[in-house]
Amino acid sequence: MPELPEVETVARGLREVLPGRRVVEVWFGKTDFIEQPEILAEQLPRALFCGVERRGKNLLLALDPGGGAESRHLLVHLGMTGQLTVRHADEIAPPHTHVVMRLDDGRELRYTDIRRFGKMRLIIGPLAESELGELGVEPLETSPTEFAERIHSRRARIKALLLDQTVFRGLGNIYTDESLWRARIHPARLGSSLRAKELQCLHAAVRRILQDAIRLRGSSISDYVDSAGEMGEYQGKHRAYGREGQKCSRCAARIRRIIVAGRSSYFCPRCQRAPRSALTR
DNA sequence: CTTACGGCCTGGGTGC
DNA sequence: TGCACCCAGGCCGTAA
Repeated sequence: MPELPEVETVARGLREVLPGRRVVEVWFGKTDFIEQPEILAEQLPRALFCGVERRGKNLLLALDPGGGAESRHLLVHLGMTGQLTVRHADEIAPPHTHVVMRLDDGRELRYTDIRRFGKMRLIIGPLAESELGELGVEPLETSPTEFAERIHSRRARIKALLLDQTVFRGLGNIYTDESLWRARIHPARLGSSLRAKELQCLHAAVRRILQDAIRLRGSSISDYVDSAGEMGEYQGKHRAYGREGQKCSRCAARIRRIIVAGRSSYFCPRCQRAPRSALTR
């Protein structure tokens, strides 16, 4: 499941190989996850890649506008099972590969997505702030003060707030659970109930977890691979996510799984004390 | 306005 | 062998 560290890893990998490469030919499989695929079919052939950006879990592949033309960006959201890889054209493409852009160096930029929960769209013209919908702040770029304000002003549960892309952008189920475990905060706590010290601790935990995960090139649970097709290594470092019934590495209590904000949430019942509201229901 | 929740999209894995 | 069912993350509609 590509979250911020996985998407960042893909972005860095693509940044190494895409700029300067021209698209020679484009092939489409299923296109129901693409907004206006005819625009991609028209604009991508002959396009020249000139940059790669990440915004939250979104990838933006910048295309060279050429002489005075409007800028173009290929927006890609990997959803749950999306993969964006650059491979030599003579390597057979895996099943569920739905977009193939042949490049001028004999390689291919491929989009593979088993579930097709991903999204792809060509943005023509300058990137307006509203273009990707309302997005929150980058969790690695926010100050402790801003981080605390965005949580403390809300009565929703902390798990829901961390997952909410309009509050912070890029966090998903894995890294919210890992961050909450590290900060010893129960996922059902309300944002407004967190003390200043807890917010400070959570901010530091989020930063540390994301930085470590980026360093290890993300978590490969089922489908995630980077732009070279390689798995990440952070899945071996998980302390809470996916560890139901296993011993907490801090206190040896059994990790539990409950549903919070409609999502599986893994936590240590001893290190992360439940709020009263969660105990009484 | 905020929050909670259910349903939908798809297909691999699991259990009967 | 087959098949119903669960689940994943984001998004949207609805209700309180």
